[in-house]
Amino acid sequence: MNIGEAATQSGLPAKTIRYYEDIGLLRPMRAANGYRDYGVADIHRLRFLQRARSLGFTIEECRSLLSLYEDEHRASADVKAVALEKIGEVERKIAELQAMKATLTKLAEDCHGDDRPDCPILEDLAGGSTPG
Amino acid sequence: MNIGEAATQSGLPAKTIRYYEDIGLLRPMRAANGYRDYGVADIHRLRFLQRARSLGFTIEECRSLLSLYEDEHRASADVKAVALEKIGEVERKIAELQAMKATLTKLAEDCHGDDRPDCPILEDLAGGSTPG
DNA sequence: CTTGACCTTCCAGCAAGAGGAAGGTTCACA
DNA sequence: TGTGAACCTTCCTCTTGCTGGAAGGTCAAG
Repeated sequence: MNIGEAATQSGLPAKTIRYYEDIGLLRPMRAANGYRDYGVADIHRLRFLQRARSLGFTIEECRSLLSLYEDEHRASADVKAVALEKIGEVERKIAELQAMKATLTKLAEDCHGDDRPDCPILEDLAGGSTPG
Repeated sequence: MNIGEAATQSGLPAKTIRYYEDIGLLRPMRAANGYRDYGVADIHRLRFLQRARSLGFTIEECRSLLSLYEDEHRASADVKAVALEKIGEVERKIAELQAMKATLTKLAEDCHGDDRPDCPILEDLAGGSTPG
């Protein structure tokens, strides 16, 4: 199967699929004309990558997950550890964004938002100094 | 004041300060020896940038905010609009991360996490196919 | 006079691709 | 048989927001 079809099947852009090959995440066959030729296993890999990336795993984490996936003797605990670590990261990011949101919301609430020039948002950003 | 002191005063690494100059966010004087020489206004700008970046504004947004900051005739409504737009973005990111977290949590809960090889996390990533 | 802490410029690289140029291949249709 | 569209190929640059390092200039202390 050509890369266009692989893209359709996996939900990844062809550009991304070539990139994944570039960085060694898969190694499809080549047809006689030089075109990449994807088999069912390749599509599995690509879908795996698509799903893992959409869940926030980095490329390197995907690489680890793929080798766990292919190791028939892995312990499920090893996979779970990766997932739990990622959950922790996601939680930290959420907390950070919520703090940002709270600050921005407070600033926006304090700003009258009309055509007058005085603005508490800018004043806060400037650290309390007067505008220049 | 030298860049090291400016870094201390602004809370930004010297590297970052040079980078901000590179992309035209400030233009400090130069001392006779060629060293950058920061004044009080430069420090204000740098603190403004530090604060705005920490609130999630992109560099380009910071550039806009700086020109609003320096325009004495700006309308506070213009600043508020930028803030509200950013709040929306932050909310969207939070929602996305929460969805990730929910999925990851469910997968981790389903995984017994012992030394057996069968793992619902990998099965989900693979899209329901059996491991290879 | 040397040592060490500064400072300078420039060059390379990170994630994770996106965009595009220049060219080869294949397939359908006239 | 030709031709045009729709594929495919490689290679190169760009993105965001810095960070690290190399090679070298400057300055203050001992």
